[in-house]
Amino acid sequence: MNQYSKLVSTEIAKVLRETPFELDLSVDDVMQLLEVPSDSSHGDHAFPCFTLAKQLRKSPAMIASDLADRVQAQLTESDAFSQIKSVGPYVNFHVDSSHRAKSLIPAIVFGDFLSRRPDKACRVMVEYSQPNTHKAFHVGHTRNVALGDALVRICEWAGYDVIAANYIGDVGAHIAKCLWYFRTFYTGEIPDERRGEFLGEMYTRAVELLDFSLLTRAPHPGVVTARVQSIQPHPNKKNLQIVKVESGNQVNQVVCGGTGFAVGDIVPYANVGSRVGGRIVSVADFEGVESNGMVCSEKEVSLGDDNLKIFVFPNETLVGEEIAEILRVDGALPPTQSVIKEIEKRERGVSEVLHALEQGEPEITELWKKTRQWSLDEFDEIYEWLNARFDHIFYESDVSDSGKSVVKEFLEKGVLVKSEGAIGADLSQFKLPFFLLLKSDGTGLYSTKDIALAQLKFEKFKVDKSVYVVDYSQSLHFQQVFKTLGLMGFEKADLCYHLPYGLVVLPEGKMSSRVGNIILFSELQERLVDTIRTQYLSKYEGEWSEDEINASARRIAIGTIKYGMLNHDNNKNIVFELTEWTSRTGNTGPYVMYAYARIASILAELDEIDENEIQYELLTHETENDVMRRLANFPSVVCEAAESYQPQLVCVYVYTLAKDFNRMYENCPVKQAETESLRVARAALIKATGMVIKKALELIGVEAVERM
RNA sequence: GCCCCGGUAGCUCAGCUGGAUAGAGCAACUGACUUCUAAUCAGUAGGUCACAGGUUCGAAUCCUGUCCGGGGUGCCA
Repeated sequence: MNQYSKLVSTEIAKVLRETPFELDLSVDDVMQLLEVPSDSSHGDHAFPCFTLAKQLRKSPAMIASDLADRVQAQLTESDAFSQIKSVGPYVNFHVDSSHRAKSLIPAIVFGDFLSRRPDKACRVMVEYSQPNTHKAFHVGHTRNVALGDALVRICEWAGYDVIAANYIGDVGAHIAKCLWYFRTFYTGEIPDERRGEFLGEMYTRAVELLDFSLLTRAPHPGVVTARVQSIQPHPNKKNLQIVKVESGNQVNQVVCGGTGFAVGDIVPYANVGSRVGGRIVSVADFEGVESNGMVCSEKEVSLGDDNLKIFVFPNETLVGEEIAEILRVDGALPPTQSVIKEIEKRERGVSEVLHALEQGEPEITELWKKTRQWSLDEFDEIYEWLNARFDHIFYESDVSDSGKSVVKEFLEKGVLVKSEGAIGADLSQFKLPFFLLLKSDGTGLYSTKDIALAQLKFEKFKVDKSVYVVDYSQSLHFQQVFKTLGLMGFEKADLCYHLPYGLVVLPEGKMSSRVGNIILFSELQERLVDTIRTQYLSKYEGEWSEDEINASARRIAIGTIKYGMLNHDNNKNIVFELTEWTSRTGNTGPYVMYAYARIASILAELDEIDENEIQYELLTHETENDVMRRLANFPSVVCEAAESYQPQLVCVYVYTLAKDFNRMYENCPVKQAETESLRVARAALIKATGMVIKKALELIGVEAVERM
C-alpha cells in the first residue's frame, strides 16, 4: 500500500463508474484486486480484468485495453505515471521514476520515512528466550533469542508499545538432577569462568546416569512378568476386559483396555504401588469393577510405540520376575548388582535433593542460590553480546506458589475440576484434551506456573497482547493455556499468541546430549568470530585499530547468526552446519552488510549532499528504478512482518534490496558519474539505500559496519 | 487412534490473502578485478511444486483424500 496504488485504485474506480462500464466498485475493492507484477518490466501496479469479464460480458483483454485508454485520458494532467498500458488482460501502470524519486528520497534521507510508525496505543508483551538455569545454552536457544529480539524491534517500529520479557526456569527437576550429580559425584575443580556451562555439564552427566535405558531395556521397577489366567468381557463397558493374571503365588484381577494378548501369554504386570508412565498405580474402580494394578502396553514399558497393544514375552520367560532384570543390558552393571536397586537408589538421590529444595533446607538452598547466579551471569553475558534487550525478567520461582493458589481458587469457583485426584481444566468443549494443572500430590506443574504468569502479565503489566516465543513442541500446551485463561474470565485470553518455531538440527539429526553433539553457544561464538577475523578481516591488520577489528568481527558474527536463524520459515527446522555458516557467501547476513559497507565507503569520499541540488529526474537507469521501487516498500514490509510475526520477511526484503543495490553498483558509478549533477543524484539514492539497509538490519537485531 | 506442522532444482531455502515465463543461495560450468571494496557482478545448466481428485477463466498457492517426514497427545518442562 503506497501513494501510487491508492491513486491507481481511485482512478480506476472512477472510470469504472462511468459508461460504458457502469460498475460500482469502491476504491478499496479495486485496491484488493490490484497486484504487483512479478516481473518489473510489466510495471509497478497491475489491474487484472478477469473478474470484470463476466459482468461485462466482454473479453478481459478488451476491457483492459478500453480501461487503459480511459484512465490514461483521465490522468493526462498527472506526471505520476510514465506509462499506462494494457497487456493482454492486464492494465499495467509504470510509475514515473523521477516522480517517485522526488518524494521518496528526501523522505528517507531528510524526512521521517524510517521513523517509528504512529503509536497504536497497544501494549504487547513479547516473552522469549526462557532459558533454564543449570543447563547449557546452545545454538537452538540462539534461534529463540534472534526471533524474539527481532520481533520486539519490528513490533516497536510498527507502533506497538512493546515489553520484552524473559522467563527464566530456575526451579524444577532439572536443577535437582544437576545438583544431585554435583554434590554426589563431582570431585574436580570449579572453574573460574563459564560456570553456567559447567553446570550444564553437570546436568548432562546426571541425565546420563539417570538414563536407565542404558541399564535395561525396560526401566520400570515394580513391573513383573505374569501369566494370563483368564479374560472376560467387562459387564458395563465394551472396550474393557477383566483379566486375571498370576505372578509368583498371587492372582490379581485387572481391568484392561489393551489388545493383542490371549490366555496363557506372559505379559508385563504393574502391581499396585509401582510407577508406570510417571504415575503411581493404585487400586481403581472401572465402571463398577475393581482393578488391582495394570497390564502394560508396549509403550508403557518402553518396548514399543503402541499404546494399546499389550507386550507379550516369549513363552519360556520366567513368571514373577522384574522385567527390568529380565531385559537388563549386558555389561552395564556388574552381574551381581541389581538393576532395580540401582535405579531406585539413583532416583531416590534426585528426589531427596528436589524435596530438600522445596522445603527450603538451608544448605541446599544456599547451593541453589549460588549456582543459579552462575547461570544468570552467563545469560547476561550472552544477551549483551547478542545485543538482545529485556525490559522485565520473570523467574519461575516467583510464580510457582501463586500458581498453586490460583488453581485452588478457580477450583472453588467451579471453573476447574478435580479428576483422578488431580486438578485441571476440562477443555472438551474446545475439542482439546484435559489440561492438568495440579498433580494429585498437590505439587505444581509447568502449566500451573504459566497460568499464574499470564495473570501477572494481564493484571500487573496491563498488556493488551501477549506473545510467547516458544518452540513448536509446545503448541498444544499453549492452546490449552489460552483456553483455560478464557474459562477463567480473562478477556484478553484471545489476544495471547504462541509463536512456534522449529528446531535447529544437525545434518545427522537432532542435537542430543546423549550423542554428545550439542553445539554450545560459546562454541558457535568463538568459531564464528575466529573465522571472520582470520578469513576476512586479517587484511586490515595494521590499517585498522585492534578495537575496530574486534568490534567488526563481533557485529559480522552477529549478522551471520541472526540472519541465518531468521531467514527461515518459523515452522521449519533449520539444518545447522557450522562450517557452512562460517564460510558461506550469497544469501547471508554478511552479504547484506557488505552492500552497506560499499555504500558507506563511497559516501565517505563524497561531499555532504545538499538537498536543494538533487536533480531526481536524472535517475533513469533501470537498476536505479528497481532500487527505488524496493525502497518504497520498506514500511509495508515491516508492518506486515509485525502483524504476522515473521521477521523473516525483513530478511527477504533486505536481501533483495542489497541484491538490487549490487546490480546498480555495477551499472551506475557514483564517483565516476558522467556529470556532477548525476553524481549528486546518485549519491542521494545510495545514501537512501544505505539508510534503509541499516534500518532493516537494525530491526533484525544486526548492527551494520561502515567498512568490512 | 486422534490433533498440529511440513513435503518446491542435487543440497539449503524463498514464493502460499489464487494471476502473466515457479525464484534465490550453495555445489558444477563460462566470463568480468590498471575500475566507487571481487564477502561482488554477468551468464550456462538444473523443476511431474510428494501423489490423486475437486473448485475456478486461471492452482505451487484454496478444498478433499492418499503417501512420506516431524511434533504433540493427564500427573516432564
